[in-house]
Amino acid sequence: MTPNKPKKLKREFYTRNLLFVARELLGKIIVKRSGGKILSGKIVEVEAYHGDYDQASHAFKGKTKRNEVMFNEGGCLYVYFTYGAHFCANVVIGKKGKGIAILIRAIEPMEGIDVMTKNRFGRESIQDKEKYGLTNGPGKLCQALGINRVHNGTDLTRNEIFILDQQKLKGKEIGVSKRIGITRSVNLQWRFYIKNNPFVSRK
DNA sequence: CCACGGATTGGCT
DNA sequence: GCCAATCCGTGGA
Repeated sequence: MTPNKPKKLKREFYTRNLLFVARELLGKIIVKRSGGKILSGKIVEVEAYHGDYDQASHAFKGKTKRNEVMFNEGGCLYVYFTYGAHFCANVVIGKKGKGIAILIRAIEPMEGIDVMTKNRFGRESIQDKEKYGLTNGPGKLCQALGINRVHNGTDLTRNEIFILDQQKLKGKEIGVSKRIGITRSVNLQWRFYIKNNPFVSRK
């Protein structure tokens, strides 16, 4: 029996409970079409952000020009610019108007590693010690995939950027911790990662 | 109008 | 491990 070809995740995947979806995104494959080429990688680390009681969320203070995409129906991409240098990509979750999203913090490169290398380091070749630095952080993976402000609001049920379904991971394969780099609501254990994967940004 | 600071990164001590 | 770089959205005067 041949395995089924992986299918693109549909709207219904994204409109469910935040923390269920955050765990289920681990191991799934994010794909971006770049010209004629396919860039893809396995999602290995995410963080959940809620709109209502989570003070670390961009949506906590309500809708603004910057965060308005977070209030869309689940299944689109929220891309923001930070520290004057980096883009970060989030998957919008839940029903329209909620302001809920999941930050993709790290991926393991699969297809198009040559293009990702060029995007990250400006050259074709890569040294062994640079291998994990390709996509082991939220700003790094956006640079590798060529995700920037023009992709803010991209519908993930279409064909430019999407996520392929994969088998759900077992609970014991998933690590849980506090979120990284925030100063409010610091105690929520809303970071999820694949244990022992070398592309995870931190222990 | 202006000051503040951030869901980061990379380079230097 | 520490810290500067660098943009710009946001909020207060």
